[in-house]
Amino acid sequence: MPELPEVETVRRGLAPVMEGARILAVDQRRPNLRFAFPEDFSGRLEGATIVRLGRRAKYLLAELDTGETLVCHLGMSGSFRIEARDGTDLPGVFHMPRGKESVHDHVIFELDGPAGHARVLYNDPRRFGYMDLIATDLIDRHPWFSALGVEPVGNELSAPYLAERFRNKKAPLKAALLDQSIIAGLGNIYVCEAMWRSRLAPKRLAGELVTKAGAPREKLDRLVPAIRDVIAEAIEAGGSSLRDHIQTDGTLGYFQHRFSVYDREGEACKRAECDGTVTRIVQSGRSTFYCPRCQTG
DNA sequence: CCTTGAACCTGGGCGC
DNA sequence: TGCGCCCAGGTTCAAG
Repeated sequence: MPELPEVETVRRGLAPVMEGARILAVDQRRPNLRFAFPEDFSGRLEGATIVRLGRRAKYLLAELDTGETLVCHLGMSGSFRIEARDGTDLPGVFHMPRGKESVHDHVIFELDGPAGHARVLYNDPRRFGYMDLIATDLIDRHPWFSALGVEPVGNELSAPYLAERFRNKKAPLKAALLDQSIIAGLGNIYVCEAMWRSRLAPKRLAGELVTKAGAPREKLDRLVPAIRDVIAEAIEAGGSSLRDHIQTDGTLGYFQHRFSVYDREGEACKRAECDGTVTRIVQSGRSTFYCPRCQTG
């Protein structure tokens, strides 16, 4: 499911009930998701207090007062929802119909926090998500994190940085932008959208956005703000809600209505002066949506 | 290095 | 109504 804006939306929704909350109980309903849960998963969580709920790339990080951090990745179909004491869902973060049990509720956290008693449920039909407990001071050296690139929103993402990373790179731009070790948190939707915004061709080789001397070309200067803006706007909109993740209360996740190319195969290009048609191709086994008429840079 | 294809899973949509 | 096929927001691994 989730690219950075969706994970950030989940973080913001969970933070009010999780930050400062004590974990009363953890119901781990199966031995594994994508990977096996760590040894004594519930035992290491129960009794701990969540100091802070953070995010790095597409990872959710619940820092505990035990020196460990609960690390969650939502894979393709993972979601969290919050149930209040009376069993009804709170508005905010959920994708399931209100109050409905699911065989895909794999982990349930019982919390006692500033907002009172609440249950936080992790649901993941495809089980591509995963969780682990990692010593907080070792996270940066953990294999999942040590190679991650820069966050797309912030000062670290700059044309000179991308020029350095793209220089002499033979991979298509699409593949380079999905590479988490260059920019961390972009996924298929926002890569397509950023390339459309900057009028860049998905098949263009990443190295072609850089001069022989290693300086950013004008194409790269266009790309950087396109990435930053699309991610910032998507976070502002509460991310995108697709397919089984359609919001039921309409308060979150409406960026899908602002897609310019993603999932719009055969429809008209939205650029004012352009009469092109959005086309779908497959690159590295994944759909790329773009307008061949105006994305020629 | 780079690319492709497959693997991990379940479910929705579509054509017949 | 059912079946088979294709597709899906991610990551990782093998093989060419």
